[in-house]
Amino acid sequence: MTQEEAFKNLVAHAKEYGFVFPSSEIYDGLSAVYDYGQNGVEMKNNIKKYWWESMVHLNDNIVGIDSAIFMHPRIWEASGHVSAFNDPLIDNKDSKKRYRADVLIEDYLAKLEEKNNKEVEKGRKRFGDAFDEAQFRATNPNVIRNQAKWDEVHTRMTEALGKNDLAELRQIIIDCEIACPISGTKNWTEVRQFNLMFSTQLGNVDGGVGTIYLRPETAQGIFVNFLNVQKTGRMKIPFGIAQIGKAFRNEIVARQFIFRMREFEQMEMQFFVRPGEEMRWFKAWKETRLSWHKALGLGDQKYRFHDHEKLAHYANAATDIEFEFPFGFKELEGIHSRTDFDLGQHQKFSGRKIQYFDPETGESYTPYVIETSIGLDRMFLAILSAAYTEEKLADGEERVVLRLPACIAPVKLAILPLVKKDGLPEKAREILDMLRFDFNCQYDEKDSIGKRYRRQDAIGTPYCITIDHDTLSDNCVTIRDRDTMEQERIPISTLHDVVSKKISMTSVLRNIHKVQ
RNA sequence: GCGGAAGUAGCUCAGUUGGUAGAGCAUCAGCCUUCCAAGCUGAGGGUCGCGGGUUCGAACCUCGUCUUCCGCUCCA
Repeated sequence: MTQEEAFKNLVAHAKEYGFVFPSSEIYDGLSAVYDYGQNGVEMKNNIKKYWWESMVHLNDNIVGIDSAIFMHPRIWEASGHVSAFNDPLIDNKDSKKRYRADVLIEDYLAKLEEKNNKEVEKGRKRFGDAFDEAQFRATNPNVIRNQAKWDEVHTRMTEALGKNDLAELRQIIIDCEIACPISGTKNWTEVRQFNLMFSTQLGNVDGGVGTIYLRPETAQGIFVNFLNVQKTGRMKIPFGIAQIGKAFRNEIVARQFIFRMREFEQMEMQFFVRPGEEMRWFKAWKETRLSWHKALGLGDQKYRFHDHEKLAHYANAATDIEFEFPFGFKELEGIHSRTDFDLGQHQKFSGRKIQYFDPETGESYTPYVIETSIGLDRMFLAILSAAYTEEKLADGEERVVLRLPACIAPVKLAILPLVKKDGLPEKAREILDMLRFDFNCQYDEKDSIGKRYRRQDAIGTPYCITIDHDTLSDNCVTIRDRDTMEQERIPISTLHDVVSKKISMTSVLRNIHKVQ
């Protein structure tokens, strides 16, 4: 089976067993938007819990927040998102290449300038020392014509960009007969504004028209609350602020199932440190985050670091933790050293002093930031794809099993009466009522026991409990292990403790946080 | 976004030159009572992705559109 087929099977399985559904399916769907189903939401909540416990509850100096998706529009000016992601784009239909319309026009203007410079050079050679460049430029007909054209186009472009007039930008390209550098043709598409951020309207913000954006990252909600949290939480540097929440990016191409979506969920922690100490913390967090991933037991060889060579405008170091998805190694988590860029920008744009007084050094400074940012949906896909197994059993039968980490599995326990008579269902329900307060349980009495085991395998339920005729007399049940398919007979009285131990998230967390 | 391919029941797919929409699995009800799926009986479930056009008649031909997959492109 090819990787491609395996991935298709995984996607089909995710839908068939209630993990992930295409959004708005009965209306033909909505491109690259997905809903989490009855099992998906349980699993996603468990992943969040695993992260939150590890980040917030097991670190003295990290606290959480939950900031709003709507934020003041100037935040995105300060962060650089408005200027960095607002480009008019145009495609050449023959070469299939995409360009920024304003860059194409600027290149054209540069060519005009170059032409004139060549004329000037010719003139200089001709007239020698007597050459007066200003005079030459003012009188040479070629130069005058080019300069006039330059002025005209430049003015049109500046106006068009100012008014966001996309049709005019295209018209300039047509009028100037600008050709694609690759295909050499002038077969252009319309100009489209491509803004990474989704905008909407909110009353009247800042005396303006009230255009606000859906946040393209959750990080800014942390930065703008830096002072609030630091002061009310009496936080001392180094300390971190963590947040889980939705973010939105209008990606040109959103694909690969839930790997790249336009609406997605991030789990981010911004760690504030003394300037100059950021590299030490950057390295420390790289290691901490990698062990957090590995502790789930999906296979250490599935992870690797990928250091960035080209850095974003705010970073002085950056790395990705990549995971081997069915379609190759791809970014799962980003760890960035964001310097004091964000806090500094917000200080500048808000006019508020965003400084930390360090009692140890007696100095005030803008803290540096180490960011750890993980895509929750990607984490979900990573776990699901690593867990999905099609295996052949000894008797030649096939089974599909999700070998999910027990603490992540949506259903922890299936409670199954061997037959649905002779008082077994009643006994099973009694056990269900005892355990359901602590574990997400599923009760099933339909079909043969083997069939029910397979159903639970397909959604990754780590343990099944079977109530048989002997149970009524000896008060014991069999507990069946999803991965080994082995069974063990244990007293009902010990059930709670045994299950609790087997599915515990605590034991996984203890491996990472050895001190506790 | 461009190019290619695809879309028929929850899933996997048949469906002849255009002539009343099918199977297996799954689901539900009943029977059977079994510790690793596929025993028996019955039932429900489809405007053939959606919308035009051609035709006496369209799942099939045609145009458009939406969605998905693949390749390119994009991805602070």
